[in-house]
Amino acid sequence: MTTRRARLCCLDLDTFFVSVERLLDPGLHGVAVVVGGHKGGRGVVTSASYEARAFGVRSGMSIRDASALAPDAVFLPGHHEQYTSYSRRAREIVERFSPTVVAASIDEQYVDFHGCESLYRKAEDADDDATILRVVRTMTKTIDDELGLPASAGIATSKSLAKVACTLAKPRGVRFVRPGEEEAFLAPLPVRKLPGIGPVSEAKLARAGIVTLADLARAPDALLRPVFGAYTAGIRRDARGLGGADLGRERPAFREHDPRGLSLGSISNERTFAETSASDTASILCGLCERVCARARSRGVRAGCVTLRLRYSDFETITRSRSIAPTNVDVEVHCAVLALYRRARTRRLPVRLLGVALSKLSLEGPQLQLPAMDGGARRARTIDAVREKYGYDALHLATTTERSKRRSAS
DNA sequence: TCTGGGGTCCTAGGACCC
DNA sequence: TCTGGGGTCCTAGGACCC
Repeated sequence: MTTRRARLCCLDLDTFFVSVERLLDPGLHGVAVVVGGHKGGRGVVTSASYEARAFGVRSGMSIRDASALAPDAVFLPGHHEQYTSYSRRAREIVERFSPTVVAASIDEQYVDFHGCESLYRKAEDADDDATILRVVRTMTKTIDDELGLPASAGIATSKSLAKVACTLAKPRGVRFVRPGEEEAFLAPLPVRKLPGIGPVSEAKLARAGIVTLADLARAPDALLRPVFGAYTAGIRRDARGLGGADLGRERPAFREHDPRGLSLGSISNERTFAETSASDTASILCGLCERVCARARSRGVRAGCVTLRLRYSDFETITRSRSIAPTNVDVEVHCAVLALYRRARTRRLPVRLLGVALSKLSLEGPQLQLPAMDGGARRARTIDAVREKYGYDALHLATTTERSKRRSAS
């Protein structure tokens, strides 16, 4: 039997968006910063500095609530291109320390150090665990020194546990959970700390008297099955710190292509509106179709299924989807979306959100020469070429531009 | 916690085929 | 014509994550 070693590392950039904003504007250091929108405006908090958290601001909270809690905070809509760029640079640093890195999101990565001990061993290290701990500390310090981004890390025997350890290590901390100490480490924590348990499961568990991870680890299967379904066994393993040591797979958005032949994921775009003017829905849908199709073409995939998402002002949310002949051509997707919209829009209530998603993605295969394409595909490629040169908004389908004209006229 | 936007994965019912 | 069961795909909804 092989002994479990704590060699999986979860690395998370602390208050990532806020940290990047502080690099762009050093005057933001030491003050309460909230990223997600203008003060008092719509939207939700995507990142809050510790100074803002002191007032009770949390990510996911509406900007309006955050404005009430921390009226003197600096509110910023954010610079997403910058976040992407810094995320990539952080990853490049992590890859210097281990070849096995999986990005879980823009600010979170998992690193496998199995087999790296001899590479980094130093005489001063008490044992291999000490070696790995030292290397991870060096790694987070390098990210801070070179990019100016604070980071935290958790090191453990499983992915799930490394994640929990990382959360507890924040900010600017590194937490190492030794093999054998997993269950004791997790036992007193509230169930909500475990990845995969959200507010709904937390409430259901509480009703069954399950509050801590120790409770969860002991709970009979019959109690957990209705809450977690197929996840039951995995959740219980994770609650005892005995989860798997595999890193999971890279999110499709962070993958160049799909070497393992697994699902290519999905591509979606949605918009929530302040005021809902029904006359605009056609052009909004058109714009959404254009966007997802442009992304599909740039990723070299076609969609075999299109989904429309519609949310009424009372928050009732409806999805309608349809399988289609694989395509990434705007007009074909738009046509399917309009049919779905007619099916979905049964109530008179104002609409607050519209979304379009592409799924059942497949690789395009060898690129067709322009003359061999049909009209729609040819037009789409030409539009891509113009946008490549002059920017995304250089060209839109007629329905989309009419709306922006009307808006700028009013 | 009156709630954005990008995703992943699971469930469950019905259609359809053999 | 009726019956049953299994497999698979499609569709809609929902929980969760960052």
